[in-house]
Amino acid sequence: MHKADHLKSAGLKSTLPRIKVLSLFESSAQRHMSAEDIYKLLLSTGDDVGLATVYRILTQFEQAGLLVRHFFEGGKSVFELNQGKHHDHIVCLQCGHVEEFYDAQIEERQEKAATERGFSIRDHSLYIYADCNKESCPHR
Amino acid sequence: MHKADHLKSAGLKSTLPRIKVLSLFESSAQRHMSAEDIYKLLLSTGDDVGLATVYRILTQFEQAGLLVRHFFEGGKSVFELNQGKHHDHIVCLQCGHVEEFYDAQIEERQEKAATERGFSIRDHSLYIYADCNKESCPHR
DNA sequence: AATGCAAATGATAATCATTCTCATTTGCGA
DNA sequence: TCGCAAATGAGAATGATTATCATTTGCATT
Repeated sequence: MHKADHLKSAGLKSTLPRIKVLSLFESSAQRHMSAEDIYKLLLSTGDDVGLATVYRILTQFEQAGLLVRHFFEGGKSVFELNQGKHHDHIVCLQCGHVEEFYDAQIEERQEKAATERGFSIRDHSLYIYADCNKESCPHR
Repeated sequence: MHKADHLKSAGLKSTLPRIKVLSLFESSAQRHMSAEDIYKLLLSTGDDVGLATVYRILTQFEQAGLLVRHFFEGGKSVFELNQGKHHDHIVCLQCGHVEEFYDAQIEERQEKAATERGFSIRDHSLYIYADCNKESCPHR
């Protein structure tokens, strides 16, 4: 029962819906999923969890540090497993494919930009929107 | 009537609501405004414009290149006059104060990150969320 | 300046994502 | 096994934005 322990160590009671959502993130092909995505995936496997519960769980997981929330263009929140290391994202505008990257120099310059202006950085988000140019990309 | 010409050269018919919205952006103290902000500002000066019309105009202005749209955290769109030169933003999480900055090195590294992965950049957005630490900041 | 009509507007309904409410169920310690 | 606080589910409510459609307006043409 490592899943239950995983939740408990995050300060969350081990309930069926929470285990299902966590399992989904650990097993799903797509790392980045919205509440709607998760809701529908669970429905499709018969593991019904109410939509409101999905939203609640995602927020709790985010606060517990298990998930990271992203605001991609389009206005909906997207989540991914928190694997500890911060990274930014390149999103394909054609097929939605997401790739992650990390650039120490960019991080550094951001810190500089903020402190130069007297700000204390709390968080930051960098999204590159592009065309992935892959053959697998349905558009083009 | 330079305002009317400004609109016409952008391919937009010169109407009263559009002129009011454009004027507001050119004269307002805050560069970054949401649809709601604009709607209320216009109401307060007696220049009534329907909320739906404000939304329509903002989208049109964005498409015409007169305005730039931003998706700050919180889910609502914020617009600013397009002054030609790209820049990124630091947003104060406490008071909402926004400052702009531009870092050539960051831009460069982004381009690199994308091309290295075979992507063609179309657009990108970088937001730094921070505490502004100013005395004028109501929170703290 | 008066006319005509496509484009624009305004009021309101509709939609989308998300949160809230509250009655019912469940995890888990005593 | 019991009891109860915490969690869940269904659906209502909210906030931002878009769609609908009848009315008004900009503007090119008489």
